[in-house]
Amino acid sequence: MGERSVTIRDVAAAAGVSTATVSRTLDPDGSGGVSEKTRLRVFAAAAGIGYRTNLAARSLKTRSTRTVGIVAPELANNFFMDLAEGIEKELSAKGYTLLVASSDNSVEGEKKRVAMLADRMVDGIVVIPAGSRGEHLSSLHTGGIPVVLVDRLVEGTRIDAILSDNEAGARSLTAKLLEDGFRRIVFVGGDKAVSTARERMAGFKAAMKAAGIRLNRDSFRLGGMEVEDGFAHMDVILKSGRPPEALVAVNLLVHLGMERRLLARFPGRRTEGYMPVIAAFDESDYTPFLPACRYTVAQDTASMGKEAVRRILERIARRKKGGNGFQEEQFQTGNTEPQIIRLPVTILKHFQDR
Amino acid sequence: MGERSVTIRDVAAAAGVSTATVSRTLDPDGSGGVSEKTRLRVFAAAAGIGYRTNLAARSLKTRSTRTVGIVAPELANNFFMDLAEGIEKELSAKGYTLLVASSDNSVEGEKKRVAMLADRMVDGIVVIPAGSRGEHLSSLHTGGIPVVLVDRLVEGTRIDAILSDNEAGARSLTAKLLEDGFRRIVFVGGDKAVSTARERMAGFKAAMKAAGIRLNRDSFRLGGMEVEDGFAHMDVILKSGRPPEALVAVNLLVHLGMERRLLARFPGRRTEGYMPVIAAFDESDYTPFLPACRYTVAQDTASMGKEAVRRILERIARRKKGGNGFQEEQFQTGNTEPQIIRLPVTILKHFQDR
DNA sequence: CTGTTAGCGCCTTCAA
DNA sequence: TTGAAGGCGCTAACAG
Repeated sequence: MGERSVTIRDVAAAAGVSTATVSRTLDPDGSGGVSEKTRLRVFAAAAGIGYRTNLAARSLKTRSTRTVGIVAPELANNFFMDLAEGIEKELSAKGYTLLVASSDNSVEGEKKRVAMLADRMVDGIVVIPAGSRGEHLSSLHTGGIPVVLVDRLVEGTRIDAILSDNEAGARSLTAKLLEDGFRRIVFVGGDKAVSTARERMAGFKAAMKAAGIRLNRDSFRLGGMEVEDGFAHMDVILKSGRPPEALVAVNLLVHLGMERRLLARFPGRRTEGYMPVIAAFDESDYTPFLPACRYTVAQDTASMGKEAVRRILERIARRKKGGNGFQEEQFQTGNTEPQIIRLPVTILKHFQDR
Repeated sequence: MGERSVTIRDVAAAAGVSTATVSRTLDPDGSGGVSEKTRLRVFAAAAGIGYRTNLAARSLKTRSTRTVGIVAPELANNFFMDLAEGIEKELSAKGYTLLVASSDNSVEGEKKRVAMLADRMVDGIVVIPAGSRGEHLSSLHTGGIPVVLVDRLVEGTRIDAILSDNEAGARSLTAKLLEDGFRRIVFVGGDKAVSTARERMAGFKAAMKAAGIRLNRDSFRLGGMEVEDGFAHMDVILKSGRPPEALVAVNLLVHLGMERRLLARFPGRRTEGYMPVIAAFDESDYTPFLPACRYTVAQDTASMGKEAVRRILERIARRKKGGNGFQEEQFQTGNTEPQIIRLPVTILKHFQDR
């Protein structure tokens, strides 16, 4: 029905060679074993008749797609999409393409997306975990398709991960506030179930202790990683008797929520009255405009992406070469410590004069 | 090599039916023609042995993937990803999945991405055009795979498009400024090659004329749609003898650049001195914090996404049903006006008191 | 309602 | 270095 598509047979005919030769010539892995002369003939013929490889047919045969998937908690999030963009650039430089999917911030969604990607036979999956558990990832990984975690760790898995050095970041961030003379500093937001939150909290504690400051329950307003959480926390802080001088926000969203609550006090944008100083994780194009923001931790998304791609491609290659690589992979996965890479972060100062 | 996968044959064997029956049972289009009893048997068998459809094989046969692709100029852009997110939700509700690709802001990249999606046999493509020309889109569209444009129009195509009512938006936006008593208003940014820019400019003109205000060359600072462009334009404005009272920014990025330039005047965030009022296209989580921003035009990304999905799915369905739908499609594409949908926008007021 | 069968387009031994 | 041929797993006639 309709127009028949141009196949490898047509190319073979046009070039006066066999389909096998055409296949070898067009092999993306460049298997070689084709004379230069025929190569050229085949390419010319293919171009001449407008041949396009049928990827479905190729995948059916090879069980691979030269594709890696990424599942992010949400698409409309600059940090995640920065990452995705970096990854896609690296990948396409290596002849791979990226499939982007959203887990919609739920482990359930993550499961579904990951399954969908697996069904599509992606060669590997980069996951920015939505939750704190990840059995569904482990099973994939040991079951054959390489997985690498980015940004967050996950309980109960032994999977490679590329992370920021959250603890050191939080330590430096807090240290800056201390240098500036602030003492009553409160850490805001963060679920204990989330590795980044735990690590950042630990960094905060370490810095405070190093400065000889006693921490108590009031030093933390834990719970939540979303905008609303930051808003709610700031609300409580504003209503408390003796508000802190400075605050450390666990991430971009909580930070935004806090600033939003601060802004909500005013009909206009006047900012008289209590105005704390905020030091926050995550830099964006807009943090310079947030009135309370004095310091941010900028994560190196470009390097994270690069590293993630390196790792996943490595695994994919190993898998391919391994021939019957299954047992071998099992072995490796069983005995190798998962590689966890920590990337350094940068503290940025945002000028402000309140 | 390695473990053999579970196929439809295994399911057939386990359920004691033929592969054809299994295939029919599992048909996502629910072709029917299977008794309830066998249905259940097949499902049970499939689940029992952990069967997963091999999508590559299915696609090879059906030439369809239940997938639609979207190509956006960039991933790290809230407006585009808002759209993508909405589209993906609609789509997955209909049993389709979304493939996200980035054209990296170039027509060249757009061509490549679109070709890649076509090679992957996506059933349809949603394009947020990167440039002003789109022959590569037309050829796809008439060649068989449905395309729908979102956000922007493109020259030399007859393709359905879902757009915001840019002209009306710009008119209302400008009218607000006029109501507030501003007279010396300048329109900033916008390439004449880009449909949104042209339409917004037209709306601005219309509103100004309606208010009896004479426009001259100084009423526009055209050129560019990026952050740097906004920055540069604002730079010139600041250095000009008699700066305007209010500005209309053509989009989010130009707006951001303008605010950035304004901010750059100060070591801290003090904002004394000249401070224009800005009315800008595009609302985001952060616009409330931009100091010069008084009004924004919020586009209805949710509806745009919904509409885009409706349209593309419609086309896909028509194509399928059409049997030998090729000529018919040709006919339609040739004779039908492309459907252009304009969605209403909302003007938001951001309080500020400068 | 169900089964038989012939490919979809490609890759990959195996032999030449 | 090249060619011939047998599937990869699934669907869609066509029979029954």
